[in-house]
Amino acid sequence: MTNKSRVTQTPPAAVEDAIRRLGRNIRTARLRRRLRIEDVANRIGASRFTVADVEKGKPGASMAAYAGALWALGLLEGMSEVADPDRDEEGKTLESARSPKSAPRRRRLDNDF
Amino acid sequence: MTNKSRVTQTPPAAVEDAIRRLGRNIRTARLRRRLRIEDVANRIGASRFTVADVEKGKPGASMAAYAGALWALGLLEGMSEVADPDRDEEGKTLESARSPKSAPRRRRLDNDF
DNA sequence: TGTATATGATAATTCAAGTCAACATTTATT
DNA sequence: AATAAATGTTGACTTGAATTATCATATACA
Repeated sequence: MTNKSRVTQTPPAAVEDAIRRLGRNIRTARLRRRLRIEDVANRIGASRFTVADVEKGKPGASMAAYAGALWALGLLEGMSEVADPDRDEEGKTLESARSPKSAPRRRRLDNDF
Repeated sequence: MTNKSRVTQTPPAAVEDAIRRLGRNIRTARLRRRLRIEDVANRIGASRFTVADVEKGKPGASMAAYAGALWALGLLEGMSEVADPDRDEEGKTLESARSPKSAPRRRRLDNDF
């Protein structure tokens, strides 16, 4: 009922920090390339306000806005490596030689959350 | 007037692909960890539908939803490296030994876009 | 195979993401 | 210092993101 998730409203500090850092990085990359906020906005078909929100690290802004900004700056490749299964050592260790399409059934009361 | 940006509605193919790949990676990481969509959702304070959208690579979903999912899986660090100024060789080359806070002024007609 | 579980799909609802416009402020350059 | 450009700020408006609820389907495991 209470619309808008907790993640967007008040994200965990680590999440908030990570997004802000990404925004700053995008801003730095844009300035280095001597582009205006409006230039980036035009390239991806968004308003300058949205791109400004991205650079501010607004958690609620769409993934497309962030990815679009990265794309406009030629920095999209880096995103594909995030959570790359090949580099997810933790996950590889946990995996037990199969590729299930759904999580295993939990018996009631062993839900750890 | 025409609400919702073009990036979210019909993103460039590269952007769409990158987001979809990220979603798949998140899904893979979750399954490896034997977690349900709902587990991830609970941890970040979102509905299971939102997390499902993230795994589907929905461009319009919030950055917080994506980052939150990564965080819940212990994969957030990778995001901080995206567009890392230290690794942005292209940008470092372009930069000319100063740190401007706004893009340079453009005389009319040299707008290349 | 049976069955409980996980996930997908749909519809209705709510609120903020994204937009535009207008003005204020900061910044770069002459 | 002057000034024109880049960015910030505010407010109003519209649409879709995210929600709940319910039903359907797919999947894992005894």
